[in-house]
This record gives sequence, C-alpha cells and structure tokens, in this order.
Amino acid sequence: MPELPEVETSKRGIYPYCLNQKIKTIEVRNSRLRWPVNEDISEKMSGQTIIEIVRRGKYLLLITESNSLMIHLGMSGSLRICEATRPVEKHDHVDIELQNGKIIRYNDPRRFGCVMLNPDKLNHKLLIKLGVEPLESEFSAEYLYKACKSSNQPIKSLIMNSQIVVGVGNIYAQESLFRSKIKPTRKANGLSRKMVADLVNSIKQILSQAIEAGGSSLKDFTSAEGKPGYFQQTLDVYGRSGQPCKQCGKELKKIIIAQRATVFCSSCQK
DNA sequence: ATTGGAACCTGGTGGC
DNA sequence: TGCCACCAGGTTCCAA
Repeated sequence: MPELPEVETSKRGIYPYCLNQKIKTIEVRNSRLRWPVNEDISEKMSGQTIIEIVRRGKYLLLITESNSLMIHLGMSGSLRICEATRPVEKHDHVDIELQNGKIIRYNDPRRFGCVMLNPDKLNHKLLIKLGVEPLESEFSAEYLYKACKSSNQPIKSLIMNSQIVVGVGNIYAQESLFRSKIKPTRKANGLSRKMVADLVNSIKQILSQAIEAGGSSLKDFTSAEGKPGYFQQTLDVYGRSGQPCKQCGKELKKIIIAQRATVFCSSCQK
C-alpha cells in the first residue's frame, strides 16, 4: 500500500545504488501495467546515465541527460535493488539493469503502477496538474483554507485530491483527520481556519513520521523482503473499525466516502 | 463545473 | 476442501 512515505523511502533506498550510474539495459517481462511500458524503452534508455532522482507526489523519476523513467508503484508495487543473479519471482515485471551490476527490480502484483519513458521530465501530462507537495512550505494553512472555501466536498475527499495536494492516500487521510479531530464527512467549506491549520500540521507530522519509520527500515531495502517498513507505525483509526478509540475508548465507526472505507471516532472528531 | 462512479488487477479472507 | 463473493488500494476518465 504505497503512499507517499513508501515512495520516498523507495527513492532513498535506490538512490545510492543508481545515482550517476549508467543504464545497461531494461528488461520488460510484462508490459501490461497501468499504462503499457513503451516498447522502445530499453533502446531509448540504454547507455544513459541517471543524473538525478526526483519524487513528485507518488511518482519517482530517474532522470537522465535526455529522458526520464517515470515510475509509479500504484497500490501494490515495490522496487528493490538486487544482484543480476537473483532469481526472478512472480510479478517481477521490469528490471532496470545498471552498469555496476545491480538491478532495480520493479514488482507489482496488481499492475496498477507504471514504468514509463518520459521525454518531458517534470512537464509530463500526468505531473503538470499535480498540486503542492505536502511537506513543502507551499502546503500551508492559508493554501488549504483557500482550497476548502471553494469546495463543497467532504474534507476527506479534498485532501485526497492530488490536484490540491499530492501524496495523501486513504490511510493518512484518515489518520490526519483523526489527529486533528475533524470528522471526515465535514464539508470543506465549513471548516474554520483553526481546524484547517490543525489539519495541515497533522498531515505534515504524520507523513514525516512515516518517512522516518520507513527510513529506519532502509537497511532492509535490499533484503529478501525488500519492502520499506513504514506501515509498521501505529495507526490510530485506519483498519480499526469496531475497535475502541485510543483517545476516548468509544467504538470506532466505519463509513464509505467516495467509495473508500473511512474509519473515525464519532466522539473525538467533530 | 463539479461530483460520482467505473475501471484497471490480484491476493487474501470469510462464508457456505 | 473448493468455490465464490468481496475487499483493499491510487488514479484517470467517462457520465450524470
């Protein structure tokens, strides 16, 4: 369940192995991802050096002199660094082989992610309309308050809208609303400045903590498991429907907002 | 224009 | 044990 922290952790995990490395070749075993992997991806990227690695929202860009590889982990994707001799496992769809003998291996059971050739770098169609980064200073109380004022949507839908702010998925939307004591169904335009400010702080806090937790598991990034461990962090509401609220003990409720399960405390969250 | 829902896909779980 | 329905998750796109 990759949210922004897992993508950031993946970036940090592969960074030391592929910065300034030349791409030898790209092997595509299954090109049928969210968008088909470009047929000429290996041809276009072979021999190019990765000069920069950028995360934008949940997209990861391996930037070379003339192109970039745009990777999204979707809902079940993961990256790992491994040796060329490592046996291929189920759902290992793409290998980016580097000159130093390492492989960046993309695995994605549900194939909702993508590996795309992108000649536009940050100007790609899918990136251009993304909202602000939640951990940057542009994501401020004023910014979100302004967005809220013009929206009649439930606040949960608004913070999950990537055109407003990127990287807040279903888990952290629920957690940040709990932490800032806001009911997920509240209309965005009905929130006070104070509530919005609290929400912004909660989102920043929770994402930073999750990245930290993921970072602490980075030593395992190349291990057999290959998965960042951010999800081990304790969650207050996500997936805890029917269990007692950690604040007040009342039973947590589950509702559906925009087809997404949403757990909250009807007593703590107003 | 804004919002709601469908679609993509697989693995895991719970019910019978 | 098998089979089936259902759910989870992120994002785009099409339809009210």
